[in-house]
Amino acid sequence: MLKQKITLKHIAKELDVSISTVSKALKNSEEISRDTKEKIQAFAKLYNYKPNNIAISLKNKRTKNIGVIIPDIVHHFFTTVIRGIENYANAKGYNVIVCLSDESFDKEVINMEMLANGSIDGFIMSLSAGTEKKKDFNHLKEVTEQGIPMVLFDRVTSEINCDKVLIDDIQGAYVATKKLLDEGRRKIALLTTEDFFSVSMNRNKGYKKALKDFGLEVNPDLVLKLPFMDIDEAKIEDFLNQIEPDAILSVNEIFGIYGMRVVQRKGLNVPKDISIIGFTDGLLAKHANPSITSVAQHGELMGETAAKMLIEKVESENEEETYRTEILQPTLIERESTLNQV
Amino acid sequence: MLKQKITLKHIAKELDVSISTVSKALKNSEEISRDTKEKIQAFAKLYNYKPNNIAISLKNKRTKNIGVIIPDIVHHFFTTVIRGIENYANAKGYNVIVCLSDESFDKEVINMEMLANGSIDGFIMSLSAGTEKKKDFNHLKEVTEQGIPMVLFDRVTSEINCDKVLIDDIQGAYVATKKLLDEGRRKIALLTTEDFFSVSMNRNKGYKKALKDFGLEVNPDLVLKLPFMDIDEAKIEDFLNQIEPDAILSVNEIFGIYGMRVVQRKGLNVPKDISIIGFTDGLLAKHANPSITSVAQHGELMGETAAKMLIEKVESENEEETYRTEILQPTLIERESTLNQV
DNA sequence: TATCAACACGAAACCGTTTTCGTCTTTTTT
DNA sequence: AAAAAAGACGAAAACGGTTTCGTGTTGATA
Repeated sequence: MLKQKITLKHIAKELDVSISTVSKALKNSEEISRDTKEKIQAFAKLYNYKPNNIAISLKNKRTKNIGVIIPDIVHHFFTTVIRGIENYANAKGYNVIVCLSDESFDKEVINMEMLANGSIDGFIMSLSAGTEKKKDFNHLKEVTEQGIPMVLFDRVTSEINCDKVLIDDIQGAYVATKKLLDEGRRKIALLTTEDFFSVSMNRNKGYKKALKDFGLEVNPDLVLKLPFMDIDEAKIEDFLNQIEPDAILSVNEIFGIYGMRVVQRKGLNVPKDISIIGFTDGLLAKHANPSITSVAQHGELMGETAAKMLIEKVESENEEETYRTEILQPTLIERESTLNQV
Repeated sequence: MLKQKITLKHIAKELDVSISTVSKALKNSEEISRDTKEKIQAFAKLYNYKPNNIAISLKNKRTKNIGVIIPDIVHHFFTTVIRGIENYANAKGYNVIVCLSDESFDKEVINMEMLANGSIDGFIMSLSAGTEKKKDFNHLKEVTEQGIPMVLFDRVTSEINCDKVLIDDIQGAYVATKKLLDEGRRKIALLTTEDFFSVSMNRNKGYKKALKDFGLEVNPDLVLKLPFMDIDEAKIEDFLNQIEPDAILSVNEIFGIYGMRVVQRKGLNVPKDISIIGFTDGLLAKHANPSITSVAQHGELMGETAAKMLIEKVESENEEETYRTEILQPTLIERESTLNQV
């Protein structure tokens, strides 16, 4: 019933020529005569011959696959990055193998090992929370030492020498905070995560810098650090009830949504009584009511950039070890949760 | 600088034995003596030997990769399905290669061809809008005829004989509509997509069936068909202004969000004045204000089921062509956008 | 001591390509 | 007409493993 996949060997036997001749004929080699080429090509087309990718990979030591390891896929930002990677990679003839670390160090290691044994030509990845917490980067080190190209994005580490692409988180938080200050807000709450996330740390920095530049003291009471999973809405509520801020800056999308819910329940009007800005310009921010002003991280561009950097490395002949760090500029998308500038 | 990947050949040469001996020793074969095995295993561990996946794939004609082709990744439902697939597949030692068709027939074909030449052991896919519109399934037919296992999920077609997993969309819409009727709603607007989507058609059926079972006439004026991309909010607004429904059923998440926005802007209270139920229990519905009652499609379970069915086929010896269609039951998640049942 | 297992290992085929290097015709050159 | 040069093709190695089937050495058996 099933049409067996046809190989060079089959064609060779059927047409009574050698395998080498078939291979060359299909590549239109000058070595083979017109007649023979036409005969072979016609036969191949008829039987829908397609070379076996695995065999080619083995021969060329090139798989045309790129491995992507991300902490989570149910997260709009990562999802847009993947789309960017796919866009660029597919256009260049590469497949994308996606692995989820699920924020776990162990899964990240396992996934890397699965892929590092020939399955892929290079890695694009963002560190799991577990890895950032543990600060153990040996699996990355091993891979890069084997000469497998790697691009780190968003959640990166300075411990590893490789290409990186990230957004200017300090600047993003700075601009957002400044926007709130310019509106006249003075009591700006910061909803952030625990310290080990490189991105959160930078966003905290930007927040503080803006306050200082504005001549304001940084009040640690205005900062709430939340675990990134299993958000405790009551905790947010207590916090906001206690400090009664006139603005909220959130280092991600979801904390901002929760914050808005809490203050709306209290009867406050957003943005009249309180302004809200979140990081990550995702669907939640866009479709919330009121829609939330956000710092866009340009995930798709990030993905494309990462893929471009990786494929350049993969396809470059020279082994020179020079690594670039591309820093993307964030954009503040103004929506309904902040006061309109005039 | 870079540690070259070590192969059986290297070990063999270094330890002055044959490649076969090394291979057997590393598989703990009884053929090889204790001493030799220990020596070889120690050496392999020391130099961190890992077999090359590509070579093994070529030999075994098994890649341990499964190909997933979906229309869009920036879509919570597909994202949860991928997570489910990853979960199951990874546990079974499989990698997941994700390709995006971007709702385009051509891209779907290209992606399938890229993967069908040895890169994967089987496909899991959901049809692109382009394919459903064009009703051309030859690329699927070719692949299945080659004996490559395939599982279709959510957006399926009866034209192809293969395993399928979908949710009972008729039932989902039926239950949702019934819930609205039970609340006392009688003028239920349906926000749906153009007809060629198999899922939308079934949801429309469920909606109509519930109305009929309740003794109500189906009023075509209450149904708005929207293109699935580039949503025109003004169109929704006109529609809702004209018919002034007391409930809205949306075949997806986003139309529901838009609908709620429109009626809220009109000053209506959800759910006091109007109830809203949407399909696809995603983040938007969950975090909207009020949160939206939704028909959950259990994407993660769907992904796991699909992966399980596929891997069973891939690993089964017998070539019997029997195909199953697994139908998952949807669940109505009651939230704030509908009236509480007592 | 001749015979025969058991033991421990190696040679070689194979998976499906690509590619280098012959080799045998046929044609061109002198 | 002999030598050189194309022309057209095949053999074989290589990629990195697995596996079947020898084969040479031991020790036990008769």
